[in-house]
Amino acid sequence: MNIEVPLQDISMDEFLNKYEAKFKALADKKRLQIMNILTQKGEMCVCDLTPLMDMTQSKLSYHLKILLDANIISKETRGTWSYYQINQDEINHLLSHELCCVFKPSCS
Amino acid sequence: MNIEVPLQDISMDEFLNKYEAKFKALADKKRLQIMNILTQKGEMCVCDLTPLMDMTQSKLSYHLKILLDANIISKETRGTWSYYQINQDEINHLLSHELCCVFKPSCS
DNA sequence: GTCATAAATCAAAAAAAATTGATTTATGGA
DNA sequence: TCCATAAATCAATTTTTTTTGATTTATGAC
Repeated sequence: MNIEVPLQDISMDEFLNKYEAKFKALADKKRLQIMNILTQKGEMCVCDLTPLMDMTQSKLSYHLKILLDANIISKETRGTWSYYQINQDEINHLLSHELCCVFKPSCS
Repeated sequence: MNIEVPLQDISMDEFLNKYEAKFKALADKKRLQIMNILTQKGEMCVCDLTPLMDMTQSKLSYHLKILLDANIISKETRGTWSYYQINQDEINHLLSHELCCVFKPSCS
């Protein structure tokens, strides 16, 4: 009852799953806008991001979670506030150098 | 009745629209798989891609069109056949060097 | 012309993702 | 403790995307 699949294919399958999730996270204008703001302003809390993005808090939390789950941004909670920022390493491994300054902070 | 918007914001808006469309095209496992096959095999027609992808012709055409509309692949029709290939320039401007060989053909 | 094949398109159904408004959880201050 | 604020989560709805199967268009062979 064993179904054999070459190792190569399994790892390619996992690879594709991983990148599908990352590109899905990037595939939304509002999320790209969030990333652009975080790129420009650095660390921000949800309450400061809400008026800038002009969306309800629950909607913003939803989109932040998608970016967070894809490891594109990271979160640090201090007190009642959650501070989000771009996960620079991840973005550098994913996007071309041309996307510097728009979605990639402090790149030369 | 004129609503003035700073030029900066208009171009950022267009920029975000453009990249949203490109990342949407990448945000699907089957389409990433198509890209991987085209990366490895170079130019391919739909009829040769169909058995490799194990999908119906209409479904494959649908996904190819999404990649084509996003300028990620290009098409050349010869006779009754349509040959598709990765649009290398586009991919180089979009993705990091790390994605070489998986989604980016003939990169050093 | 007819026939066979290649590929695109269409409309309906199904599935997935986003939005909404309400609720919950958590922290800190009075 | 009670209250206010921050942020996450939930369930229902809406919107978007994908899938399906059929149809259409186009090309070349006979």
